Amino acid sequence: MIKLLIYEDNPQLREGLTMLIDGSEGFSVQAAFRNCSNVVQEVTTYQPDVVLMDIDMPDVNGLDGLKLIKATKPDVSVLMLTVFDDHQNIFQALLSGANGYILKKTPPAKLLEYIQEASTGGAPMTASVAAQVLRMFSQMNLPADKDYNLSEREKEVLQYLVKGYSYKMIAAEMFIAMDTVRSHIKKIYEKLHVNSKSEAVAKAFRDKLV
Amino acid sequence: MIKLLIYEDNPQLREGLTMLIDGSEGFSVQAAFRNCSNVVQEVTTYQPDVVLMDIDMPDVNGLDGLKLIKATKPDVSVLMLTVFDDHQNIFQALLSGANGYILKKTPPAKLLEYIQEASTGGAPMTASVAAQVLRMFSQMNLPADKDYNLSEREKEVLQYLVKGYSYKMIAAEMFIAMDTVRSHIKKIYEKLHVNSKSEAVAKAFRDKLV
DNA sequence: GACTCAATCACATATTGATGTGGAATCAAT
DNA sequence: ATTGATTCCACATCAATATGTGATTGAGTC
Repeated sequence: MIKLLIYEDNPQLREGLTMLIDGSEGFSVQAAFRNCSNVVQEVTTYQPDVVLMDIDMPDVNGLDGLKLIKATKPDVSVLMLTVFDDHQNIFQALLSGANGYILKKTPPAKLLEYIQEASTGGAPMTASVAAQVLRMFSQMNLPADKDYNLSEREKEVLQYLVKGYSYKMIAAEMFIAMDTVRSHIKKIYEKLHVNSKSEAVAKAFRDKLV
Repeated sequence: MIKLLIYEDNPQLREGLTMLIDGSEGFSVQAAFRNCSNVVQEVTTYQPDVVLMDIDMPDVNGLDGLKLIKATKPDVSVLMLTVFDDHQNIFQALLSGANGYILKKTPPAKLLEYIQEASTGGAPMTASVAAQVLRMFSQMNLPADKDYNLSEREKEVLQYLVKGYSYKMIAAEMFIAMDTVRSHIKKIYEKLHVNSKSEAVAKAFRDKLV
């Protein structure tokens, strides 16, 4: 038996969901609320397996509700259930640890299936949402994986530069003469095609050499 | 009619998939190959809607195949179909722009449904994979959103520092005296709690001030 | 009106960084 | 055995940066 809590401000939809889910074999809706004002207490009291969470609610919205739940009981599976499938909301929800993100237009049969999935550790997502998630991923800043053929020693020096060490300090750290540090740095500049410390540091970050 | 290409080195599975899919209403398997050696040419020739791509194949593996396809025809939907659901492979595949990631143990009916989804721009994922994707998301390094109360002018100066401009150049760019640049920079150092240009640049990157 | 603060400029000085030129030892590969 | 890359050190010079102290203006606040 999967125990659920529902958060949804629209009375019709709240009732509808409750009836649908509670009326189905293996599902039990413990309670349904119109906002997240007492979400922490409610989750603690009812110990649900899955929470259906609307995003757009008065007072405390669904994203905050999600964060509150995850902060207190991270094992509760939270399914975001909303009409919006825009980037911003999806991203926020997933960053806050949502276990799934499905749209309200999802047909009842699918919805029950999704809840089932969520309760067993899955991550149900409406297809359009999943597609957006993947797009975010591939647009994520990749390691870039440039190389520049820096020698080991040169990489070391670069690390110190990034840390803001002066030539003198680097020399001390590496047990070599300051002039040697200089020549390493000169070589680094050549290889990175830059001509100042700041540019080298910037490039190190951009190309994930650090 | 959804046109497919299949890449799978195991002969039994390759034949099985081909029979299953090609035998289903609305699906047409154009060809099936045992590796990705000629993937670019094949995709160009057959113009498939969806590609089923195994990961672990001899010579050119599925991840490379995926990259090759996405480099030449990014609109082709590529479904990774594999026995592995480990972090590394999933991550690599999604970064390379995979349109879905499903496990070989997926039942036939689901598989067809997934292909259908993929062809219409969806992103089908096995539940366990979706869960991992979400976990990666919530573990992603957030912008951190520190502020440091830099004034507008100070932010400008910092941008130039990151670009590797000298004080003189910044002064010229901003139509102010070099001494003014200096005092801005001094203020920036105070606010960022650093005491050199390199550290300021590094901090700017770390805290996504750039 | 007094006060704060960001932004502006000035002068002085010490430290650090960049550039140039040159040499030398080690080691792997040809 | 020579070449090439890497690592190392030295001396010299000029440019850039850091630090300190101090001052003016204008916008906004109390």
